[in-house]
Amino acid sequence: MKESAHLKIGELATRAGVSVDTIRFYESKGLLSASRRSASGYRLFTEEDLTRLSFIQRAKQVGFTLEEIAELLDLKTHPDDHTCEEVKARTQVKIDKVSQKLAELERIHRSLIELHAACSGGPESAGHCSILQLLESDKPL
Amino acid sequence: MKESAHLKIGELATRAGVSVDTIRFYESKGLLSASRRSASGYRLFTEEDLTRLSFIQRAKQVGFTLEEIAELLDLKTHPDDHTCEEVKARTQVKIDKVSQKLAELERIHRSLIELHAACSGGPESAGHCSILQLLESDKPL
DNA sequence: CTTGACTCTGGAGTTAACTCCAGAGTTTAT
DNA sequence: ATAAACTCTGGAGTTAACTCCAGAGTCAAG
Repeated sequence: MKESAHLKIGELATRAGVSVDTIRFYESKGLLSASRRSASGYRLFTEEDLTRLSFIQRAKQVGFTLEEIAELLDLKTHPDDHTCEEVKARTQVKIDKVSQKLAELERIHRSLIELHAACSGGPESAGHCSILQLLESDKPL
Repeated sequence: MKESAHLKIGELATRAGVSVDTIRFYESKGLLSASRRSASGYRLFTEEDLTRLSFIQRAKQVGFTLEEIAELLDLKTHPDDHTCEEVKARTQVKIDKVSQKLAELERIHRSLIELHAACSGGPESAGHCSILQLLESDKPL
């Protein structure tokens, strides 16, 4: 097993591609917390925090709020505080939400693909192809 | 061809499930615009604006900003201002972005499904199942 | 042992996306 | 024909998610 040294906030920020302010902000919101502090009070993070940060970035990208992300992460952070029953119920709620987002994204994806295909790509006006026409013809809203 | 009566802002808002303020706000941002005004200056919308509004809602849900949504809608609003070439290039950029979001969502979806399945659902502690464990074991970040 | 880069806390400032007035005109139901 | 409900504009206020700053302590290199 490899022993990863603790990371200071600047190193974690660089590796995760976020600012140190963002990390402190996430900490204040309970999305993240330094496993320990150095003698002089510096936050010390682990590789797991890096995973956590990239999860946060990805979840944000697909439209989750920090509060929702905190709920997702909480399933890990304090697993002993929850029963399996509760986790199962809460994950189901999230699964439904993600499924809905997936359906919406797939619909937008299809429309864009169709629009892309409908367009000849030539130098003429694009007056004949449009997203909304496709969305409109796609009855099931 | 069916002739749909014009909608006043309140009717449009109710049918789209948003507030009248939101509609005026979207108008100010160029995402929407009343096709015409009544003699007394009331905005008059059409069924198409309803489609437009629900497109905006769905795109927002999956993490697009209003600015990005405006770009998408612009492909329709002023199609004659763009060449097919340009539309093809711009849709490709959006398709790539949507594809990336889809991949991220699918990954989160899989993790949640696994977490849900791993959990017995009983009244015992859920200490043994967690999202991050699944994300971590899922090497390809 | 000092200088520059890094970290700390607490708080103010910013941007996006609304949301809520106020004051005035308009439409509709009774 | 008048009150209730709706609309208008312009502008202020709110929330989420940062971002920046001041003043002070810490660490690493020369």
